[in-house]
Amino acid sequence: MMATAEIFRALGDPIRLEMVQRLTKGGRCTITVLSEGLGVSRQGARKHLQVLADASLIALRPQGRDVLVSLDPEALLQARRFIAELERRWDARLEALKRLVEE
Amino acid sequence: MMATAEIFRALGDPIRLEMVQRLTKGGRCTITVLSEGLGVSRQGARKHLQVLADASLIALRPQGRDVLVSLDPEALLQARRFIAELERRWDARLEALKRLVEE
DNA sequence: TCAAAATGCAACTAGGAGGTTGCACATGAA
DNA sequence: TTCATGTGCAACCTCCTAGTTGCATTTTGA
Repeated sequence: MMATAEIFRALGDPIRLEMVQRLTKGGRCTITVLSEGLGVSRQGARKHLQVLADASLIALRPQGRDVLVSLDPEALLQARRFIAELERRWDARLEALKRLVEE
Repeated sequence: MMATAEIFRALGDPIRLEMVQRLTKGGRCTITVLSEGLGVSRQGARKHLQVLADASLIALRPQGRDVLVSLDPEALLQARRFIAELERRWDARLEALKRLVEE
């Protein structure tokens, strides 16, 4: 799948969105901590984390008994840029239409 | 589902992403035109359009025999703002960490 | 008027997503 | 050592998604 679509897809779930939000607030933490209070089992949460990792939104780094989860802001940046580019093209189109009408 | 997650989810598919891109380039057009060259049937494409419409990314406006598809940039704006806010919080966290180290 | 075009609706299918549970395994702490 | 903790792996289930096809309906244009 197109990399950008995969990023959006990964963000397109309330649980995963919550996980990303927690990471922007609290920085890195373990899988277990990040999985608490989401309404799903640890294994369920783990699958969501894998989706985020596959989309490069997070990094999973084993450290001893734990696995540290950390945000990778690069994917967020890519998503934001993509949307900004869409908006830019849309605005340009509207401008062109406006000029056409005024002539 | 959280509205923002629904927007991301709608964008999280290569076909739907392509549709949105076409709309930012070409402005409004009919369902049939927008469904061409995507590798799926018209009905398949129609379902994708419904997903985009449910997320308020596009508007479907019947006009005579046709249905005009038009982009709703408000949902794009919402998505972009959401990501920007995540980035802002992430940066703030890094800054706080940095200050902590320097003290 | 009549045919073609654009669309809607419904039924059906295959596959993947999201969820669970159970168990094994490595690691850290008492 | 011993036991609790944090993870991983695998099997399984259910439901939604993405896709199809067939047919009916409305509108346009010749």
